[in-house]
Amino acid sequence: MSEKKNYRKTLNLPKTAFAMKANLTQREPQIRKSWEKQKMYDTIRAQRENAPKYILHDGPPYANGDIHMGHVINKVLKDIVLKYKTMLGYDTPYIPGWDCHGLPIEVKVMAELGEKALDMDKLEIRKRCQKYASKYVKLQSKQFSDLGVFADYKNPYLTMKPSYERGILEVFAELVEQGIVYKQLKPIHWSIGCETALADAELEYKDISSPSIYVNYPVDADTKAKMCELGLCNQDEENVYFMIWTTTPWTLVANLAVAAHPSIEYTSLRYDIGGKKCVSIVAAQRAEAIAKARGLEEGQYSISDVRVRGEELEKLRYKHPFVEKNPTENDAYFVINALYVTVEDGTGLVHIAPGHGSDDYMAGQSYGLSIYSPVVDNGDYDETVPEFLKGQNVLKVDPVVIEKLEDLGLLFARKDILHSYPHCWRSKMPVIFRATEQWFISVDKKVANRGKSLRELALDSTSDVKWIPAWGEKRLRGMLESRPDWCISRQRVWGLPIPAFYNSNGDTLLTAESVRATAKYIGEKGSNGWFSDSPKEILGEDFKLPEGFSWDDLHKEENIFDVWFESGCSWHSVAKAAGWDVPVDLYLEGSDQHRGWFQLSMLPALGATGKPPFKSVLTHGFTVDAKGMKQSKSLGNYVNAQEEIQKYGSDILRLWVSSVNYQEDMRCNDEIIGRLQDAYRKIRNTLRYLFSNIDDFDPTTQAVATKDMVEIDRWALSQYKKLIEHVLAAYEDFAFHKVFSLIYNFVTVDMSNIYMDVLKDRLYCDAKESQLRRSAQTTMHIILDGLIRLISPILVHTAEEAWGNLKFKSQDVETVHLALMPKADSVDIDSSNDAKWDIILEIRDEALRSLEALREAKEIASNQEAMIVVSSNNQEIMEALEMIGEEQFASLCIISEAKFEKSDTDTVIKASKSPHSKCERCWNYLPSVGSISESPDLCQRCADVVNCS
RNA sequence: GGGCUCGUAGCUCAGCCGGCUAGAGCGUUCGCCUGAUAAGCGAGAGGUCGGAGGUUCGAGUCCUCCCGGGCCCA
Repeated sequence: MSEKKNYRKTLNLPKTAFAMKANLTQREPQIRKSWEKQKMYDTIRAQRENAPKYILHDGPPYANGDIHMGHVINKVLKDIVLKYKTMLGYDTPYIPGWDCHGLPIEVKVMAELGEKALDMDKLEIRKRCQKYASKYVKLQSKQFSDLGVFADYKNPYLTMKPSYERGILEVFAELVEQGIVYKQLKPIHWSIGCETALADAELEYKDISSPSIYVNYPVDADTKAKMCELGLCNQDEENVYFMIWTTTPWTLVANLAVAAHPSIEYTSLRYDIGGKKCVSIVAAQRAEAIAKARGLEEGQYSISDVRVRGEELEKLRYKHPFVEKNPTENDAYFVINALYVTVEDGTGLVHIAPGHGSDDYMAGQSYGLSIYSPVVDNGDYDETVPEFLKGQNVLKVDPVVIEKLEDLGLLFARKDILHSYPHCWRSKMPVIFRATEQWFISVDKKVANRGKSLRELALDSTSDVKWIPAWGEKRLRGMLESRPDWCISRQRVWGLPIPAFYNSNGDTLLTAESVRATAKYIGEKGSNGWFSDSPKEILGEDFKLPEGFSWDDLHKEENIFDVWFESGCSWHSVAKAAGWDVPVDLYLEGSDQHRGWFQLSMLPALGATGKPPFKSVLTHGFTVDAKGMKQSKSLGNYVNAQEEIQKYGSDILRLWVSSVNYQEDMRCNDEIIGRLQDAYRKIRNTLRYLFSNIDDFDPTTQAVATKDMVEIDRWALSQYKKLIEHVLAAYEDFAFHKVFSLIYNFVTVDMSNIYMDVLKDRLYCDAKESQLRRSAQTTMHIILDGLIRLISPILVHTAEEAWGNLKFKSQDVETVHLALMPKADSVDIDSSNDAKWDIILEIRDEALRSLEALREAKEIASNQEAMIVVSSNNQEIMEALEMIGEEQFASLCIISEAKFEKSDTDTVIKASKSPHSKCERCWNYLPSVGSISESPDLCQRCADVVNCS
């Protein structure tokens, strides 16, 4: 046997500098460094200087801690949107923001200071807070930038910057002018641990055990007479009570009324306590359950047949169980009617303490009750309470109250119940309701120059906004319909002061003019000045004080703004200030911001401008663990974003973000993210293959016109054209997981499984300069150039690397992120042959199956050892096959030969081992092998190639 | 407890207005190739569409209830 010749070097084997191994953790930082060097954000902005703007206004994350998966999702989604819009030709400024004021930072700083804090004044503490916030702004900037997110990191917006603060006050001045800002005593959530009012967002609900007690309130003589008339008791019965139920015994001292539902039926429950015969009025539906609560057996109690509606009880009076004298200025201790009373639990008679409950407050308001709250900041009772309670702390006093009631013989029953109760997010202590003086923005008062309340304006305008997903509108409306007035004051130091002044009479100076004067001052000096300078310095000497105020008798408000009000003004402080059109195009945040930033930006904007601040609002969900459960550090199912980024690289994290449907919960753990490496490798290898086979190709001189192409190249272009259409549509819909799956499927199926595999013979074995090979290269070049651009908003680093490797680019731009997206109609191909190709690919599938059978039978190893005969009576099939011909069909199946035969039976595909010899160069088994005398081991094509070169 | 929302193969997703034996890719199993090689190709297995009722000739798709998540609130 003659020795086999090595024809390897006569082939056009792939060659490229685009490495197979991504090495993302090393390569990405280099790419980012070069972006930084070229000031890529500024460069892109400059290139789009005169282009129409697309404004995505950043919501400010809190300047505290490392970034987590929530940040990754949020920032990557934003970056995908902006990179995509940039590639449509828009100018896309992106000013990143941070929420810098507020309790978490203050608490952290105070903890770090420890005892030292006691000797420091507010200003010193504030400076520490500022330093703390700045540190995390810097850290998070770096971490966002490391994700490949382009932004104006050098000029971020910080809610603690004087210019930003001025903006807040400008909006506030507007709201003051519209008459919707007011100050009032009102029960609010109060943190005893932090001695401050808390926002709804600062509450955490936890299950705790509380005493649940049934208490008898004795009726007075007049009431008893009335109740005898109603048939609820008899004259000779001495112990007649209204029975209430509560889980907060400490609030009983502040009780001012008992509420009954006007249409619920009440009756009398009779029983003995230690031989004392008692009659308690309760809701009829609850009577039996109440008796059981004391453990009374059948026969130990009786329920009257008499039924009296709650409205009949209105104004009936009782005696407070242990408060001798009404401590308030207004009448108290009588039955009122309230619609929120239920018979789900309790007695159907509700203890009302207007200073310590939201419902209580509202019910009390309509009956002229005082707002009595005998509790000081640290949770101790004040001097107005009975002796046995004075100085006690409300969180510890429940047993004392219960014991007292027991002594008085007024405690009917007690047990402990487990219920969900609000806690302070910082101190973790239970929160109480307590009435204090607070500043509010009214949602129900008419905004002066608009004739409608903020609530009405907001509800009217939700339909002007595009909500993505659409249910966001319903959700927000629900919240708007039920939200109370916005309590905007906090008793803390790290924040923007509420710019009010008082004289010694307690009169308040807060006008649009005074706020604007303060805004001007703070815009120059920053809010620290509020704590150091005098009212005169702040308002300015020229400021005309209203009547009743004088410079000598003026002191400053100590409360600061709720941070939500600060961030809620960013549309003014940032967007307006930057000269952008407001409403801006897009707000994009987690769905928790329906209640937070979206709503709380809408309200100030509507009050000040009459319009919502955004045209569209896109929300995403949250990460959950592999089982769909909430992630938390304590449960051990927490995914550390920094670790993942360091392990896999940013492009993998970005690819993961793009792969999931962010509108729902996103399951996430290391394994799920790690799996994206496979997808990444497939995409990368596809790019590499394309690169490696066009290395010798110059499209400017060697391109083949579409009409002269091989049919399968036209098929590839047609698939590519559809890809562009679908991908761009998906980007336009913000459906990035569709972008991902479209591209991934195109890469794996159309490219890798079919096209690139089929092409090998042509690319490797045909003559280097042959039109057949150039046809393939023309196609590959077009697809490569476009594919890089289509994927670039997601794989920002890899696309940039690939773009840099592209010798002949469709566009002369310094970064792929400045290139324009490919356009489907620029691909010169029509889809007229698509239907035929569907048939051809079906036949191919069947052919491959029959080849698999041949391989299983050990008749062949490689498909090239085989040939196939397709016989059919189906004209459609035969026409499709004829379109590409036998030779191309063979190459499509990567077999040596194919034959088509018309028959009178159904389609039959017969695979068999080729009778011919193997060409040692292209490894096909062809009749021509052996027939060429000078190259007996080659086929005709290979002999021609080898001998001509 | 309330509002909004989700629940289709191991994973990530399709499945429009109800209509063939519920699809794709990945992963997995088995096999092939060794001229994309820490690559590539092929074939196979995998789902009582969260559960139970109901409407319908027909339901993953519509309705009711239940179970289990998530966000927000109480």
